[in-house]
Parts: sequence; C-alpha cells; structure tokens
Amino acid sequence: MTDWEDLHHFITLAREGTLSAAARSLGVDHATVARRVAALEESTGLKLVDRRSRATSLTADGKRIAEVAIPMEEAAFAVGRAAQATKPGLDGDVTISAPPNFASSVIAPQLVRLRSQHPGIRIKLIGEKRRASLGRREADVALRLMRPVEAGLFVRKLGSFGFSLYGSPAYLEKTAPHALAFIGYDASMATSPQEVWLRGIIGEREVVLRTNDLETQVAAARSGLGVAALPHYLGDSDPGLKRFAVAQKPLSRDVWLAVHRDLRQVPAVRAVMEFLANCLRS
Amino acid sequence: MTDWEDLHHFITLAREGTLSAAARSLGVDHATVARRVAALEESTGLKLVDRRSRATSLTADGKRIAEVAIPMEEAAFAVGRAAQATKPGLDGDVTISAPPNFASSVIAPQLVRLRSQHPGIRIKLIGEKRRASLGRREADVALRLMRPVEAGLFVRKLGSFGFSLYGSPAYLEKTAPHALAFIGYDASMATSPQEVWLRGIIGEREVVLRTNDLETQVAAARSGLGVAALPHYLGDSDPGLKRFAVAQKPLSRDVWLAVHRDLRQVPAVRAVMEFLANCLRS
DNA sequence: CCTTCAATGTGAGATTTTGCACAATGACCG
DNA sequence: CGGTCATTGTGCAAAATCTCACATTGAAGG
Repeated sequence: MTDWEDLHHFITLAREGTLSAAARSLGVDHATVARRVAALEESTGLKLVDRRSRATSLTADGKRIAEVAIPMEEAAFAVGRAAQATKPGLDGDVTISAPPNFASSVIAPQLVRLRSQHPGIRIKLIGEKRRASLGRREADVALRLMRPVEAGLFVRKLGSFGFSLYGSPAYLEKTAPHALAFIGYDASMATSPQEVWLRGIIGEREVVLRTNDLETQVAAARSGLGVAALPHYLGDSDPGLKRFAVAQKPLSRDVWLAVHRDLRQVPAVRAVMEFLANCLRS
Repeated sequence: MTDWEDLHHFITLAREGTLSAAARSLGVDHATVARRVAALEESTGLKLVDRRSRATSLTADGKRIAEVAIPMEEAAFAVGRAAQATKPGLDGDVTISAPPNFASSVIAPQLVRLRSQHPGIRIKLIGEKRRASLGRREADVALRLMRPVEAGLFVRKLGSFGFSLYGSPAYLEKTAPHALAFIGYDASMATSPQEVWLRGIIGEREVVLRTNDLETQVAAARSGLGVAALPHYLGDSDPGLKRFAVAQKPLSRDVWLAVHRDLRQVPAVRAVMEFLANCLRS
C-alpha cells in the first residue's frame, strides 16, 4: 500500500509546479518532497515527474495520476473542516481573509471589540491581493468585493461602500478642476471597477502617479500631489483629505462575506461572521 | 496540516475495529497505529477513540470524522487503480480471488499455460472463503459463484459447472441405495445451494461426516466412507471416485467473473480474464 | 556574454519514527 | 471461578526520515 503522505506531497507538487514551492506549501525541505515523490514513483512503478534543474514538470502519467488524486485532497480538506466543525464552544482559531486595506482600516481597529466579547477566539487576519481559497482552508471566512463563485460556499452580502475623489484641502483650493492631477492604480489593476470609474473622470487630464498600493495613494494625496479615488472609509476619516465632488455617478462597491458551508455553524465562526457584519454597519 | 498517513491509519482503525487488526491490515506494528491515531487526535484537537484494554471504540467525534474520511480512502484506491491502469504492456502483478477448491483444482493446474503465453505476468492466486473486495484492491480479478453486486465492477458470466454424488466404486457396488451414508458441509455452509440440494437427496438417510473442507470430503468419499456432493471438475477427474446417479434435478452453479471498471482495459488484466474464461471452457 | 538568482541534486548528521519484547487488561469459555 | 487468549500500553534500541549545508544547473536580464 502506498504511503498517503507520499500522495500528499505529490499532489502538492503537481499544483505548485516546483519542488521548492511544494516544500514551502507543506512546510518541509525541498529534499523531502523530492524523496517522497521518488518513493511514490517507486511504489507505483511509474515515472511521474520529469526532473529538470530549473523546474519539474509532470509526465503524462503523472498528470493522469494527479487528476485522479485531486478528489483525495478535497476529501482531506473536508476532514479538516469536519474536525474544526465538531469543536464545541466559542474557542478556537479563525482565519479571516480580506482586501489588504480593508483589513487594516476597517477590521483591525475593531478587533478589540471582538476580543472582549469572545476572549476564546484567536483571530488570524490575512490581507492579500490574491484571494485566499476557502476550499483549501487558507482562510475560514473571507471578505470579497466580488460575489464569490466557488462551489460549497455560503455567501452573504454584508453591505457596500462608496468611492470619491480626495485631495488635500490646500491642493483642492488652489487647483482649478481642469488642471487636477490624478493618482491611480497601475496596470495590474486596470480593469478594477474603481480604476475604470476613475478613468471616466480623468478624461484628458494628467495621471501623475500610478501605484498598486492604496496607502501610497493616500499618502500622496495627503501631501498635495493630486487627487485619488479612495473609499470613503479611508478618505472621510483622514483629516488631511477632503472630498472633491464630481458630476459622474458615484461608485459603490459591494462587500461579500463567504464561508464554507461546513464551517458555517461553528460557534466561533458564527461569532466572527457577526462581528464582520457589525464592522460593515459602522 | 495533518499528516495524511495519520488519516490512513485512523480510517483503517475505524474500519477494522481494533488496533491489532488495523496494524495487520496496514502491515505495521499495533503500537504504530496507536501512536499515529494519537497524533491525529493531537492535530485535530479532538478525542477520536476510546481506548479500552480489550478493544477500541470510536467516540462520537471519531465516528463523524471517519464518516467524512471514507471518500478519502476511496480516492486513494482510485489512485492505486489509476496507477495500475497506466502501466503499459503485458507485464505486472495480477491478483486473482477464487473459491479455494476452485483455485487449486481448476485454475492452478492451468496456470502454466498462462505463464507460457504471457511470461511478464506474475499471478497471485488467493483462495479464500471470505470474498476479497475488488474495490479495496484485495484482488484485481475475482471468480465468484454468485453474481457480484458491488458498485463499480464489470461482471461477466463465464460458465457453469454441475454437482453429482460421488463415492468409491467399491463402496457404491456393495451398498444399497437406501443404505447410503452421506458426507456433507457443516453448519457454516447450511444455506449454500449444494448443501440444500444434498439435503433434498439425503432424506432420512445418515450423514456420517460434516466438514467445511471440500478436500476432506473428497478424501473421505475416496476411502469408502460414503457419498459426497462434489463438483464434476473434482469428481470426474478422480480415478478413485465414481458418480452415483440420482433422480433429483441436477445442480448447476454459475461462475461469474468480476473486475473493477478501472482495471478492465489493462492489458495484463485482460489477458488474465481471457485465461480464466478458457479455464472454464475446458 | 556575463551576472544573478531561484531551482534541483547530494551527502552527513540529527531527529523522528518504528518495531520489538514484555507487561497488563479483561472478555470468553469450560 | 480460574485458565486462556487476543488485545492494548510502554520503554528502548534500531532504522528510517528529515533537515541542513553546499554544489550544480540553467533561465532571465542587463
């Protein structure tokens, strides 16, 4: 009988593409992944990967085996969720995934409230551009700005927030509307709703800074470099920024909460969901 | 992340019921099973088994987790089958399961023919009362006397064979029909078709030997103890036995061949299936 | 063409895991 | 009621596995 942990390593390698990435994902040394995959090849009698010095690639047989093994990984995650779901009471670890600035600006400041209500819950808050996978248990609860479409999730719309143009009061006073300079996202965000909305406002005017990082936009706008399209929860609370009204239809983005169905009834998870809903209400 | 091999040990324990049985099934020491299950309990934070000194029983949580983990085991078997199915050519190991006397009397004598036709195939022939599970890959190909009903199997009727009464020529000559002594199965086989058939013949006459083992019946009949209901392939080829005709409708049993769908197209398996079909024809 | 860098390969020491042997438990059976 | 037997618990030595460190490879960018 083949060692299931060998299969685990192989599946991770198949997904991650390199020994090193798989090793990072599994929290082991890359040599371990290499040896376990070799052991699986030994026990199946099949050559599963082509080892090249810069990257590994699956052989045709390896692809076929990986395909069949995917349900096994899904089952493993289901076991993990079942284990968490059977934990009674309001103790436990709950991982929240949210857009980075949302995590730091909206959620983090209110965590102290959750902490006082439910002292047994330990929160892990990850703000990442890359959407954490709930199916793979990279997070227990996720806040998203698009409606999640993954299977097996319970999804709920928590609310919405608006965007406006913001600049420093001094800058807005001294600058004529047609001469406004703009701060926008870089190419990686070109298709995001706020960037599209902003482009419609800019027209022929100048974009003086493009950055991926919202905090940088805030800092630049605050310093008087130009105006930026910022969420109200950021701009309105900043004394160094003032809204600049525009004719265009205001932009509003919905906030969605997603949780795996298997975890929805876990007390600690429910408490966190409730907390997040309250965060949005304020 | 929990070690998948721990899950493997736990699932096996859940199915086998005792640490020792699980250890035998996995081919490891019982202490290893105990330790790996303990590790799983540690990593999930749940108490999964009640350890008692005579047997272990799953806790409610353990049952729930085991339930969820079953698909994982099925997926693991699917991987194993996929690995075997990917093997090209006519080399490889093929395990055949068959009724014990069928294996020794019909199949084994002809294996040399298979061997000469396909030298690359290594056969493992297990004759067990307990039906080997094809889904669990305890065997690749099975011969059964009842139509298999498990899901996922490819089933084909290979043929049938008849039963008659046999005794030693000397015994049959000197014994009047109403005085015949009979050799039959013991209580464990009381409901088998051949035992039921035999009972209808015996009537009020005497049963002088009951045994589970067909070879023992043959030896006893050959020695002149009485008559036994034997398959033709056993009785007709034995110079020390002679048929004793009866008025009752002759008994015939069908022989079924079963193979998992995933393995049906494997060249080595196909060759074995063909060989078994030929065995039945003669 | 050269530098850089992340990836893979390889050996040795350290850690972990395993098997073994023996003890203890408690159910079954006469 | 006592013997028997399969099962589980435990400590220790052996074996297997993992990590670490370093060497090597080859693609990407200047």
